[in-house]
Amino acid sequence: MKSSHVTLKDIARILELSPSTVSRALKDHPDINEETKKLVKTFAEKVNYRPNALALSLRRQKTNTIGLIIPEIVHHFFSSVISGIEDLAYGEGYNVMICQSNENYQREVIDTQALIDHRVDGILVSVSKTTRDFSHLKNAYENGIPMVFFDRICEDLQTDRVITDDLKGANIATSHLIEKGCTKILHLSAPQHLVIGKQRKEGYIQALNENGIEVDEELIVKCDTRDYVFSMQEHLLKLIKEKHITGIFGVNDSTAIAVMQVLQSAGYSIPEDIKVIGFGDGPNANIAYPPLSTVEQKGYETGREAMRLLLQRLENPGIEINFSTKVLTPNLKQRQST
Amino acid sequence: MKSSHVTLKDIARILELSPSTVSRALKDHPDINEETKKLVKTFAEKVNYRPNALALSLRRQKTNTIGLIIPEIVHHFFSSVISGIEDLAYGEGYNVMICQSNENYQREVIDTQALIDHRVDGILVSVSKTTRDFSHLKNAYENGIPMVFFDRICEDLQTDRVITDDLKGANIATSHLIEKGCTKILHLSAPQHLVIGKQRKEGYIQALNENGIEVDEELIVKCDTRDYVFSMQEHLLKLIKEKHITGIFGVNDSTAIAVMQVLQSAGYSIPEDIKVIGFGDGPNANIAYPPLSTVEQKGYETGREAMRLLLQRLENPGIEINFSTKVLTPNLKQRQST
DNA sequence: ATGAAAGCGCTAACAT
DNA sequence: ATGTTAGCGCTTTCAT
Repeated sequence: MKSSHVTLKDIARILELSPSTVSRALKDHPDINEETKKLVKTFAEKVNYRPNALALSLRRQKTNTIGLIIPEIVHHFFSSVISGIEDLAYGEGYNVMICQSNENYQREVIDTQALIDHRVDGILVSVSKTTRDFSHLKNAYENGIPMVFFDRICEDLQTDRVITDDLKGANIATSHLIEKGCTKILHLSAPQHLVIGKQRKEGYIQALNENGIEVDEELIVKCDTRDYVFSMQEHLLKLIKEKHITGIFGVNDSTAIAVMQVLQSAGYSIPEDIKVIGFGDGPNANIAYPPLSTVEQKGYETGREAMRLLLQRLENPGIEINFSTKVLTPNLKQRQST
Repeated sequence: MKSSHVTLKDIARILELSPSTVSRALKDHPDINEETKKLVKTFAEKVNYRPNALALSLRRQKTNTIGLIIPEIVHHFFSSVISGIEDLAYGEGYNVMICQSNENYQREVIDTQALIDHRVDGILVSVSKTTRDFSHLKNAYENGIPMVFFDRICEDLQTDRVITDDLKGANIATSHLIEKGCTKILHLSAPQHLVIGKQRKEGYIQALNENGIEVDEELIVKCDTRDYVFSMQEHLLKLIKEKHITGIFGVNDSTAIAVMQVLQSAGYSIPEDIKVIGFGDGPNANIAYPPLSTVEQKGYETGREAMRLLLQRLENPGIEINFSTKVLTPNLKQRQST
């Protein structure tokens, strides 16, 4: 291991110049002689000189790195978000430091700290499901680090935000079931301390109200993962039978797909006996049998938009810009499950 | 924006001590007076002091960051790898800088450079499909940066490696089809410049040979993505019909699932008419209809093992350890598609 | 046109 | 037990 990184000083010594001259030559400073520039540049190229990003960041007090805190990379929505962020970030010369909270509050706190320690220029964050105390983020925020929340936002903090219009999306999904003739509709919901959980439930309720269908609280069941569905399948099947359910709105695709599988193994046909719709439109929706109707949540756009809002702050330091909330409206993707 | 990071110097000035005393007090240096230690620690706590990771790295000539170059985060296998890496890395005090090459050679080159610029302590890499020239990696390697290749390795470079026994896995998958009575077996294969493409094809051929089935080169079709399957479905269906295919081994799950869908819409029943098996065992395998038989590729273990090998080098700098190749053998996961 | 020196935040060898 | 100094790699002000 001959860990040999060439430094400015090395070049200066060999070329018998001062570090400052080398530095200036490399960045085409007008004061420097053309000959010298050529000499330095050629040599730097030859020895494969690369400035030390750490030293640069320390000096400039700017890392050109932005931090990203994301619940789970495995979810298609979130990995699309990452792509949206990266595509924009790289173009503008920023690196992205990705931290996966794994839906774990403790980890999120550590991640936030790590990002601060590395002096990232800004933070993009979607909070974990288990986070109820936001002081770690509030802390970073009050420390002056520009932040943009996306998807799972923190309502207490006045920041830029990018969200999906979950209420509208849920309304679209539920209304679609109603149009297809369903009146007894089950909603598999996410925890109510999450904005998305609350909003999607509200959208469901709103659609029922708009169509003169009475809301039955028993038809709103907290169940938001594939595993969760299987672990409570007895209860669900019982409920579906007793309440004569004909439509199900799952708070996300994997929950909807899991419930289809539970229904099928209990002998129900989809969409004939029961219609099912999800939320998100990940790749699974197409693969499911039957292909799942759902509303499309725009991951890539979410990431891009969040990065755009952050860049706007970073490129205009000191200038006060009003915080904005970008709302992305999901579209209905009808397939064969409804 | 009151970007106020408290520094050691700030603390020293306020407490009327020297920076070195503060530094030592904070890390419980034996020379420092208990009183002073308490004073410093209490104050540091109060003002929420956090050492600047950049300065530390620059000073120590060690970033405690490892770089990861990965083709596509959206793939379940790769995101599992990330989890395996992170779980181990965090425990040992390392951060992971994730770069997504998007299967793009140019991007991979840039990513490698960015990691070098940031002076990562080591690099974990799985090369992109489009990479045929490895000089960017060779370069980093010769610069003395410890590297571990996983899954998609570079055969030219003598390094630690973690690979799936693709040959054995493919043999297991193909043999399983043969056991189930298939003799005319189609293989949807990956590009042959990729080790995994070559190995999985070899395993397929090996299984045929072992069972006295003649290899027909026309039954090996380059087709390794979902989109690819749909774009060439005419050709595939024609081939399947003409050659009386009864079994298909897809080089990965999504290809296998896509071909099942193509077959079904052409009127075939699975597994009655044609049996299909994949490779990888991502979450889609369970969701597919019928649930896909496949061989299980161990993403989490791959990541963990790669990180373990890297840590071994990092923790023993200067000590020469023979390079090792860790081979993970996939297991058959039989479901309803065979 | 080039160099010397200071400093970004931190640590450690060397005083005292 | 504490302080002084130098230096990690770089830039930039201020000489010359």
